[in-house]
Amino acid sequence: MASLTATVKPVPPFDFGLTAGYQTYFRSSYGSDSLAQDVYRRLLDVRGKLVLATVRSVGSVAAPELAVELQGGGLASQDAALAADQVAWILGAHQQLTPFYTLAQGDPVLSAIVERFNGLHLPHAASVFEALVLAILGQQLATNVARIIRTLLIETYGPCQTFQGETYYTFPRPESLLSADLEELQRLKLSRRKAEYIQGIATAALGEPNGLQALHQLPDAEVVKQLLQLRGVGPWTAQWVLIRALGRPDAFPLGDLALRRTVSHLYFNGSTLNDGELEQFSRRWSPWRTYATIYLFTAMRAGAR
DNA sequence: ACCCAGGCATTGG
DNA sequence: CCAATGCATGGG
Repeated sequence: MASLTATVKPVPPFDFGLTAGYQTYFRSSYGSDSLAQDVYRRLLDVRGKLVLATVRSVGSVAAPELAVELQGGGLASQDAALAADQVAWILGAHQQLTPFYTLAQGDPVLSAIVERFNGLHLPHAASVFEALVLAILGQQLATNVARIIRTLLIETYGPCQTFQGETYYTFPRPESLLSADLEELQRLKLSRRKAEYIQGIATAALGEPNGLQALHQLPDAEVVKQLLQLRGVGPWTAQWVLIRALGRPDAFPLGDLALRRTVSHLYFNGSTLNDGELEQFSRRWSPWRTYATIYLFTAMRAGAR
């Protein structure tokens, strides 16, 4: 089993524990991702080869540096380079937070939050397919219920490999989910409708020259227009894909119940806003509404209810 | 036994 | 064009 190392230098400020923790939902294991003893691990699917990435921080928030160990059968140096790029993408290492922090200075609520979570980058899904499936799976479900179903899906259909006695999974490939029976997916506690949606997404991922990854080339409005063609994808999911899969900085998931609650609580003393009012209010954070959303969610998860 | 939770599609007015 | 409803599960 070959093992290679690589270095990733994120754009400061970058808080490794906070960012990897966001990705694993501050749990030791979350589907294909794990974080324990300051070590983040993820099994990657690099052009069909399974590569385990083990990531440690060897720098600081102000001068960040990540040591990435890559293991896999028949691992060539170009595979390792691709894998390291995937790690950088997943951890949002290239994001420039400073302009957003500057904007946040003018917002008393947000300025306190960005100070508290200084260096939190927004993790990305490895693919548009993964982000879409996870978003649909989680629609309208409590996050802990969604986590159970997500884990079932990954451990049932995801490619896996064992390293040093530990088994790791990566996200299922579209082919695997497409060839599953609807009844089989329903046994994983998906509704029949969501099972159908997910197979539709898998079909889209396998189509075209580049499938859903082609969305990376399009502007936000065009991405949303195309995503809304897919059954199971509404405005909330489309915005979530802009955020989690495409790294667009100014998306805003209107209709998100938790977001509405958080904004109502933090800015309006609990009186609830409707979507129109929330959309209007969110303009104060443009062109960084994605980051505002993520930081507000993080504050909420940390207990700002 | 309810009701709700980080939505969406369908249906009926 | 807006309002109501079914869908899945698990926790309160």
